[in-house]
Amino acid sequence: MAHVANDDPTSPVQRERRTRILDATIALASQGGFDAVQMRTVAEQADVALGTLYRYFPSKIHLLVSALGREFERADAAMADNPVPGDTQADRVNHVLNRLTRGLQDDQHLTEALTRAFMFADRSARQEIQGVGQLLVRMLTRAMRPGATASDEDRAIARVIGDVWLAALMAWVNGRSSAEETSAHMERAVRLVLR
Amino acid sequence: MAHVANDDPTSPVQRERRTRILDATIALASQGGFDAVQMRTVAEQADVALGTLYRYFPSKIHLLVSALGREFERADAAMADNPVPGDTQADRVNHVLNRLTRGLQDDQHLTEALTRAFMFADRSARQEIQGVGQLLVRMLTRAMRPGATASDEDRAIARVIGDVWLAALMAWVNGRSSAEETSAHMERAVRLVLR
DNA sequence: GCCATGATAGGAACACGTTCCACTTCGAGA
DNA sequence: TCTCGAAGTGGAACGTGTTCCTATCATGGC
Repeated sequence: MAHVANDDPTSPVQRERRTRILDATIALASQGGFDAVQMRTVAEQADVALGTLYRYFPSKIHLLVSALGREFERADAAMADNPVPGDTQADRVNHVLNRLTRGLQDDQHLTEALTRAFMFADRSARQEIQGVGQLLVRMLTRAMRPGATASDEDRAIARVIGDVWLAALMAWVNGRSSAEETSAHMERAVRLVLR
Repeated sequence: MAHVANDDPTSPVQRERRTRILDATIALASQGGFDAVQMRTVAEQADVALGTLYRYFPSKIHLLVSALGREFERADAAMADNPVPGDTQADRVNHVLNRLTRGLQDDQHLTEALTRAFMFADRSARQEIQGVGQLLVRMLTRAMRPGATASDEDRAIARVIGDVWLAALMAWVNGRSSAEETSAHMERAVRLVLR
């Protein structure tokens, strides 16, 4: 107990297990959405015992929100490399949102699984949810002020836009609005808030 | 089949059963939140067989979203009677939101149950969700333009505000923001959109 | 090399949403 | 009043998320 041999409590083997689990989650979600992500199936496909899966992710919701977090981290890293095109704040923010939206709308099942998990999550997944929210705000504020640090006001605006984006995504996933309506709604919201 | 004796397919007894079921749902939700609303318990408390409960509401989600709809209808009716106070659009909209928010924040368990059900709902509950969304938009547009009919632009703005409100409510329910932060975030969003 | 300890495997068991079935009750039309 | 179909009852059964238990395995310290 007193001797900590390693700062990082996870060994390479464990990191690789975690990756396998998240990969299996994404694959199953892409294939059949939220319902297809069954804990027994994830465990089997990741070649891991059910108990081990639960040791890594304490619930299905944690698992799916963590998967969403990994996807967002990838998107964030990809967008951090080259600057967002566009002349105005609204243009750049819309570009980021369109990129995120398109990436998701190409895979409706995956989107449905990740969105619903995010929406359904309760306090126990607070940390994971907060991580996803911060990534979203980070991507949006970077589009608003490339290269500069964002003010509190900027972050509040980004959060509003993120809220609307999530709601719009949910409406799309639930078949209440088409892809066109969704992006129109988003652009209108961005135009309203960023002016 | 050819003879329809009654426009309304539900008898008074059935309406009363439906009311009992929704009452039991609200009571259980107030008491212990989403998890406490168990279908067997609802059926028992409403003095109805489990199969009958499922005949009235095809899933727990439908049940809870319908309960939310009934609450919103009540709020809508209550607010339709006397005009919303406030000099500007933003003032009146904030008033409506505060009223809705306070009504919900007084009962955190109920809010958690209804919000999470609304968020988790899938396409099969599309109709119920849409009803709730329309009620929210109706309450907001009435605050924006008392006595007048709302334009498409008005409705789009109201929808944006409704989106942010739901997201803020979710953040509050999940313990990611305090009641004060929630209302501050809401007021800021309204100020951004309505100017 | 050997041991202690934590991680993993394998699988049974439990809870709750959901489905199904056999039977009963109710109410409208002949 | 009788009959018939729809609605309701009571309860068994099933699926999937979650928990738990025991045996096995791997690893770091002696």
